[in-house]
Amino acid sequence: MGDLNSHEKSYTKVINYIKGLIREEKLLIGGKLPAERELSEILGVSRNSVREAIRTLDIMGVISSQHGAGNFLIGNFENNLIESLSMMFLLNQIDYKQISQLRRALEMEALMLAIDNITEEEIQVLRKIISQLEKETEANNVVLDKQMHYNIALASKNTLIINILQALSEVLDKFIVDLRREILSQQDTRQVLMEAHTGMVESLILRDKTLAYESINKHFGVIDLKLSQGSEEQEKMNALN
Amino acid sequence: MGDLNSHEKSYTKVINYIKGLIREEKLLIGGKLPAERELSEILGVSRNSVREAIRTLDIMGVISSQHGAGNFLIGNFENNLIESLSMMFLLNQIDYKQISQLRRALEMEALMLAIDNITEEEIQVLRKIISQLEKETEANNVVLDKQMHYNIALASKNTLIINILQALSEVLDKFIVDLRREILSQQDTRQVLMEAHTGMVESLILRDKTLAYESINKHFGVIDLKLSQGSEEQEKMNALN
DNA sequence: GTTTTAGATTGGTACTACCAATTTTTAACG
DNA sequence: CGTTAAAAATTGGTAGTACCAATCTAAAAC
Repeated sequence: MGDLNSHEKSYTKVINYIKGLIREEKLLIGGKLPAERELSEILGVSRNSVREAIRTLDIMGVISSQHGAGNFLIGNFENNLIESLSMMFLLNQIDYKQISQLRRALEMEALMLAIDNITEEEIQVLRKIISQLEKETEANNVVLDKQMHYNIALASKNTLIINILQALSEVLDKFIVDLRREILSQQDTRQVLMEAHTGMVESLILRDKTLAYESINKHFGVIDLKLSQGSEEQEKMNALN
Repeated sequence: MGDLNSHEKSYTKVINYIKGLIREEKLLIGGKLPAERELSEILGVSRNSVREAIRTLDIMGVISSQHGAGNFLIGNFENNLIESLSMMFLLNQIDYKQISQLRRALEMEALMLAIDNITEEEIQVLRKIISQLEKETEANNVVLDKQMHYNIALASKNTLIINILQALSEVLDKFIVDLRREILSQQDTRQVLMEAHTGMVESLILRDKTLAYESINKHFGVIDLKLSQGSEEQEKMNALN
């Protein structure tokens, strides 16, 4: 009767072939894919179709195309997440509030996991950041703030959560720089955030999940409040490229 | 001097153009994109490049290509998430435990948000599911189980979290069907899960976040336990296509 | 042995041609 | 006039060829 799967699109065939190479460990991370012309010949499809497949894997963060050198297997899913989130913004399918809620969920879990998995060295790093944060007055807080959150995420040892949090951080950077600055500049909110941050680190030191829970909620309570005030910052999302 | 941005790849130009159409609301969800040959002419790039761009937007879930009809703007990011997660599995960058932890984070947040946002009708639906779940003995539990989690997610009103949870559910379906069945088949664990489920719904009825917290932890405590026992189910991920 | 240079390899882009699914238009019919 | 059927135009899917540009490899020059 012939091939029932004849409706499989060409570029899908290419992607599946590459997945096969990965599964059979003929292609390892860092490794080079067969040349486009070669794939074209092997699979009996046009180079067009090969390139469409390559491009999607590229965007997904699976491979990296290097002009003149070749296509290489990597594994950077962060850019993909960032692009997807940006698109969701653009299509008005999500807003700050939803992202903030997602972030709270992940920060909460990361902190809980970190309590179980953090090392002494990692705690020392956080202690240093907190003490610097206490000295700072305003500007550089953004950097230190991000460092602290990132280091807590790292201590969770969950790369999936780490990746998503990083992506969220970058998307937020793109769209709400002003809002972030505003939040950090106000004296009263800065105070609460500082307490929350201190509580988070303290919860890691004491392995206290109740304190962790409260600190995260305190942290995002402030942000949610500011979000609902500065409501229509939605406009600023149009700054993306 | 010429064009300093001459290094912008062609397919990027196309994607940016389409983003522009969306931003300027010349292209709405459900709307049809300019034909590929038309885009090719407008932007002065080859149809190849246009198609590479279209394909990536397709994979990202931004557009849907329909042979003979056209390319249409949609907004299904779920497939993209599923594909990305599958790829992460394939590249051994994540494992069940990490996914399970991510899921707990989102289920927790979803439940908390649902407590604030759930309607009476939604509560009735969950009540019905729970009562059915109590009657069932084994097999169909999987369906009801998923329905319950999905309906709680819906009640959160956060589409981002809903999407990710759906994606996680599908990925888990692909890779750990056996494990899921195993968990649900054992009498003792079924008992604990049933208590957890009841607790979750109860927390919604009573608007009790403490009960919510405990119920989610009870729920995933069982799963984590089984995960660490049936440890090397990792193999089964190779069942993907 | 090192540097330079020339060739080969490989991704990036364009153009043309044709197939396949769908839509639109036209024609035929009642 | 309305309905149905057939033909034409539109549009995505695929193939093939050609050439450019970046990189790598190997030969040649020093």
